[in-house]
Amino acid sequence: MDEKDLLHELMTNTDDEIKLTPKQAKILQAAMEIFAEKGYASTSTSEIAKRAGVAEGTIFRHYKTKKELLLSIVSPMITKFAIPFFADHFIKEVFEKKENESYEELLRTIIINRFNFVKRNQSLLKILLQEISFHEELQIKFKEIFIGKVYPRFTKLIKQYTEQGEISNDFNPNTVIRLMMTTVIGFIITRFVVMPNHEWDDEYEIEQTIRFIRNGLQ
Amino acid sequence: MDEKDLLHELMTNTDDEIKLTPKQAKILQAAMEIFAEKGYASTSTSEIAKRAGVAEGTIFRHYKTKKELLLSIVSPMITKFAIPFFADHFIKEVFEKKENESYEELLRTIIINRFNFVKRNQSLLKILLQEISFHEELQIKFKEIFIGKVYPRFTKLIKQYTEQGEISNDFNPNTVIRLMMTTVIGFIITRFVVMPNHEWDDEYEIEQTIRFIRNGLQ
Amino acid sequence: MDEKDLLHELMTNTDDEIKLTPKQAKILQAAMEIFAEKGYASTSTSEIAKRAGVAEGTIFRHYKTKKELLLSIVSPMITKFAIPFFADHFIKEVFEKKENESYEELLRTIIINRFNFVKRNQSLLKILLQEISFHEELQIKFKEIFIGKVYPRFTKLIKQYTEQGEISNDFNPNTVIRLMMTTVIGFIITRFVVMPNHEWDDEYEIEQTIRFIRNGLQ
Amino acid sequence: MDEKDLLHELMTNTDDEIKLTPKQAKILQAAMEIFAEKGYASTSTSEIAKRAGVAEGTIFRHYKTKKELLLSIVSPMITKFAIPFFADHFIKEVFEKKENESYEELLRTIIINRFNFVKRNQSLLKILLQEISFHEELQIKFKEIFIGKVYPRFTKLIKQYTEQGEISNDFNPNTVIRLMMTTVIGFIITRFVVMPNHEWDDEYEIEQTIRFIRNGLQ
DNA sequence: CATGAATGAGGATTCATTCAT
DNA sequence: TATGAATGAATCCTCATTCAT
Repeated sequence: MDEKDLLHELMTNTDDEIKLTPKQAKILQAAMEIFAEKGYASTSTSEIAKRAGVAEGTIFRHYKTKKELLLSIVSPMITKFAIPFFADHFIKEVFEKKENESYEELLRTIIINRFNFVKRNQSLLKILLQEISFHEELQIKFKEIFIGKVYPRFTKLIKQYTEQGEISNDFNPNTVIRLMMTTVIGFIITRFVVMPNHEWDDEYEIEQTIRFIRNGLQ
Repeated sequence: MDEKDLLHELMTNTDDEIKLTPKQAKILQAAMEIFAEKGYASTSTSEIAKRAGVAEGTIFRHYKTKKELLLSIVSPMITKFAIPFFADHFIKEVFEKKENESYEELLRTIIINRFNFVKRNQSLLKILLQEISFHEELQIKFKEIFIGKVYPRFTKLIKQYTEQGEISNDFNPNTVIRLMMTTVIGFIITRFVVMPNHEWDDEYEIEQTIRFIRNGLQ
Repeated sequence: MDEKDLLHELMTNTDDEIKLTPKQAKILQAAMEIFAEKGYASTSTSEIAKRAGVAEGTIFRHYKTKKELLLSIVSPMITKFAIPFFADHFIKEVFEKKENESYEELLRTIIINRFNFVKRNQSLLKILLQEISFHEELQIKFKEIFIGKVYPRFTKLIKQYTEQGEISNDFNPNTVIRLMMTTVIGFIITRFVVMPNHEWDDEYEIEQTIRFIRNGLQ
Repeated sequence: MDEKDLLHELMTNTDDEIKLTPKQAKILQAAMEIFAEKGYASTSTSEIAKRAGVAEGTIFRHYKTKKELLLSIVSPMITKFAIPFFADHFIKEVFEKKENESYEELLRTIIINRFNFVKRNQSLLKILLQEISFHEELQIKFKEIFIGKVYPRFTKLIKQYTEQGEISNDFNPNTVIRLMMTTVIGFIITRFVVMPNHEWDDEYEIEQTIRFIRNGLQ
């Protein structure tokens, strides 16, 4: 699972969804690259067409507007990023190994899993971060996913681990979620967006991050 | 110190620096608001002029280009945000109370101080976060300040506290800095950018954040 | 040859070169007219678009900048005006009749030929004269053609006629060229630019001009 | 007479005309320079003000419009250039030496005199040539001077020399005037506008030009 | 008399989108 | 289906001119 980047995935999903045509794929790929480089508003459809090797009109045959093109790139990213946190079949897949895993092990699995996901989709993360402030549709989708699905599941988990004494009950569960998520997401953003060219010892940083969270919440 | 927002500060500096004219102030204020709302690239100079109540030409009399307007808004933000971390006279002002302060107390002072700074300059932070990816000038300034000034000072402090045993020496100092900063900045961004309308118990969150960092680094 | 004006020529070249589209032709025609009337700098692209009956954007689809539009109008004029003076196949065409023509006859052929050329391209000449001072590209092209191609050929001819005794060898060849050219070009400019509305007896003026040069150089 | 350039002359005329203030002189000087370099339409009043070292408003205190500034620079040029050809007291001054001068000597005096005039006022000539097509006021003034004053005088002179046999009466007097003027003016323009940087042997060229005209008209 | 900030109309150019082929 | 020429509104910016100081 998850060995392909999102775009590649979109192209080859054959379950019963519609495959992307090769031209569509090229358009999405080109748009993604340029959006990440210069931002949505500063990217012209003509530039996308040129990089994709299609006529400008072709873009609008597949996507009614430039904005629809953006959304069809970024929307799936929101879902896919959050899926392991709420979709049962994914959760099982991710966490299949042990039943009563320690929460440190859970944390490790999550971090490594999402780390690799972002590694494969760095451009998408950049675009998501940059554009979410300006497009209500993205904000709505984000809230739907996070508040509606991820958050309740997390709350349950946190409470469970608090009861088991692995997390200090001095902390409000919401605060725990906040601290965990900013630490994990902050790490990933630092690693892939802020300083992608720094020489990172990924394994080391991941382990220290886990330790920091584990100790921090005690 | 720091009771005014950056804009107000720029306008009233009277030491012997140049004050902003009222029109200039209105332009900056308007630009800041709209940039924060819709992003730099999606903001038109005519809209800025309208909101500022000046003619469009007036903007270009004060700022040669739209980009210069952006930079004159965002550049000071970078410096001002970082100043307490490197300018001696600020450091003394901020940390004057005790000589051999515990690092928890230091952390508290820093967080509260920067928390209040951002509280007064939320729009500027939004703009900075959104635009820094797209404007090399901002990246350069950022590196200059953070790598050149803040980072060395932090490294020294971290090493000192590590020697004193307050921070575990299992951690690489760079990793310590990373974990501290993402936690603090992550908190501030969550508080003011991601969920500004959530009902926050600021004092509580600050204390828990401090505790999280203190424990996390042990 | 040369019965069409330059614009018409550009439009109908079918050898295997690219034809101008009708819209492009209309744009060129309109631009040429207005540039000649009011000068390049005082002509707005919106006015050109209006006269050409196209949208303003259409101009920029065909010519990246206003200046490129100017150059694509004026540049060919430089070459075409000078071509009979250096391109062998033109020279033959122009001077085919007699082998050892007297230089008076040569002069007559040249004057009549260029006279008719300018008659068909009066606007272009006006634009060329007005704009060449301000656009380096035109000056470079001009030097390339005149110094590189026309001048050497002329020098050879002059020397030849001087040896044959038809031109006094009291004159420096450069001075001969200068006197001939200012007289011919001066006539053409007076005829078509300075006083185009005067009632001219063209044949008479041409003959007198030839006589003036012939006698003048003896 | 005529040792100063036009501008200097305008500044110091004290007969009973109004002197230019120093600021006015600086404005005229600056305007003249930049108009010659880049053309009237491409010159901004702010640039003139900067080069003149005055405020932009000051220009408009002295010249109601930018165009008035142009005219006050170029208009006198037309008159001054033509004056020796029609103003009695100048004619006497110029031609004082001999009563029944040969027309070759007359030609020499005129050419040298106007040559030196233009030498001192090259920028003005450039501006005049470039702008006369676009400003009716200049054309009117030109016609007034040339058709009204210079032309009749010239006609008389030509007729006189034709009667004396110095000019062949095969030539129509108008044609004679045309040939003489294009040769003289063509020389001056070539010398000062087309190839000002060429190494000229002025005396030689003047003598050859005179010879060319004298022989040409026989 | 001189200044220069302010104006707003107008300029060249870009761009998302449409539509005939 | 794919194209790309055409569009015209919108953009950033310039500039001659005005006017309060």
